[in-house]
Amino acid sequence: MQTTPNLILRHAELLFTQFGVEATTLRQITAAAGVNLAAVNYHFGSKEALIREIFKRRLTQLNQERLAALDRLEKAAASRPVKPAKILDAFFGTLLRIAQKDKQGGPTFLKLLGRTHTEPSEFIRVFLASEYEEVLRRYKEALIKSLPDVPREEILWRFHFMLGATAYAIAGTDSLKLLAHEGPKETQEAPSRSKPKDQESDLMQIDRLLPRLMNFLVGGLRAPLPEFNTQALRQAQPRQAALRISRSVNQGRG
Amino acid sequence: MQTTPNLILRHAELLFTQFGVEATTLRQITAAAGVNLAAVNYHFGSKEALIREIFKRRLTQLNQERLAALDRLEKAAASRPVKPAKILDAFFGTLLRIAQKDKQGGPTFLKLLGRTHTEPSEFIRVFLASEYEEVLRRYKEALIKSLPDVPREEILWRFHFMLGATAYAIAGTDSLKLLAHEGPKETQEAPSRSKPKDQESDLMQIDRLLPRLMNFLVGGLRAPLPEFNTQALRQAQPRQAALRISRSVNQGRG
DNA sequence: GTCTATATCATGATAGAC
DNA sequence: GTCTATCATGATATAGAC
Repeated sequence: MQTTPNLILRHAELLFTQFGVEATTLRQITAAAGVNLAAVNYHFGSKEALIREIFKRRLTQLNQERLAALDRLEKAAASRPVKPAKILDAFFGTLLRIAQKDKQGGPTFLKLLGRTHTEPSEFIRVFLASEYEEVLRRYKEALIKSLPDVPREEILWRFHFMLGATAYAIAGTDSLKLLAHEGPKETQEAPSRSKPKDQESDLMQIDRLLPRLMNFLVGGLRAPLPEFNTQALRQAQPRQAALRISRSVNQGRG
Repeated sequence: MQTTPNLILRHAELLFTQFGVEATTLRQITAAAGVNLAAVNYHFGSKEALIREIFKRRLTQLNQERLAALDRLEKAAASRPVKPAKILDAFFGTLLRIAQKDKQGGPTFLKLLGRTHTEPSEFIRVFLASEYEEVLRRYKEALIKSLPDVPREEILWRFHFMLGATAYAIAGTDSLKLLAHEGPKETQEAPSRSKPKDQESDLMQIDRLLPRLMNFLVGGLRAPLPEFNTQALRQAQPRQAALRISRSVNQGRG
């Protein structure tokens, strides 16, 4: 459908990703979409409302699929706790798979979303907070159940780290490019083996990104706990607890 | 020193962190610093130049300390490879320790830096790229030497993920707060045990952040490799290589 | 070096003809 | 619904008195 609101939504998303929400002007958007300058205010009311609309469309779908995936896992596990790796796949895998499926603008929004997680703008932050509240609560609870011997605070931190690694993995391709370059102008190692049409396709192969990311995240989630946890537990209940923790964290679910 | 340029630098850094670089105006900065509106352009030339100056000050110091730390590690190890965990501590630990030491604005800049890594603004990105080029190259090489059996591409990706987890851990405190909340208005678990003066002090205890982050990062770096790596190697050289890889990744350096 | 005053321009939003 | 024209505002930057 090439209706005006849709044209605006599509091109706004693209420009927001490219230049940032603050820096993108209504004039840029309407020019790119080939519609009149007044159209944004007519159809959406304001720039803010347009922004909200863009995120709402994608996020409600994404988070509903996440909730559905978690429901399926919990149903399949009956009352037993779900494996951490499955929980992570339901949360982060759903994100990447949706972006991959919807070729039209999927990866674009993925990048925008990654950036927006560190957006300082007030209204965006309260909006995202409300949009994420339920999913985060449900997944947090699932992880806590899944790792009963890991202190709750540590789980929250690691969830936080995982969100960061994912957001940045998607948004900040700069550092990856920087890392990949041998140095300025060095041309060793067969410069053009694959088609250089899409600059990022070499590195950002999205079907390989997911397994790469998942292994990293699971490794981080199950890493040994920092010492102050085991120390605190040791003095509370003499020494058995600490062992249980490092086992459950290093080797699997509870 | 309360000189005008310093007043500007300090308050600009603060406001950039709070509202973002794009959204912060020269009027806000000069008003907060108690200097004249024209002072920024007089002392720095333009808003862009002011931004560059702020990042330059902090980043060159940070990255020089990082290089020095790596030099020390490599000298101490003679020609043997350095342990991955030590490399990570030299890179990410130096960042957090600098921020912690410099009470005056250290944590502020830390947050700003975390956000800036996903900044879409063109001139900031090319500036950051040049500023990081040497450190990233040196640390990349160190990690490659440190994990000789891990494919180079995987190391780059994991370095990328680690950068993300760290940047976000610092910048995006929102999701952490969201995760920490039990739900709206629930007040279980002794609401005010420590002084609530600094809203974030409870969660963002920076001395605990470092061990938490380090364990997570090391866990992620040493996680088992995704399957397509071992498969590729298996068909190239029959099966010994795959075992070597998962050992070196799961248990330690090469 | 610091100030006031202002130039110049781009922004988001709106009013009103079609 | 779509257009042109325009408004009010706030941005960066500068000129020139002190």
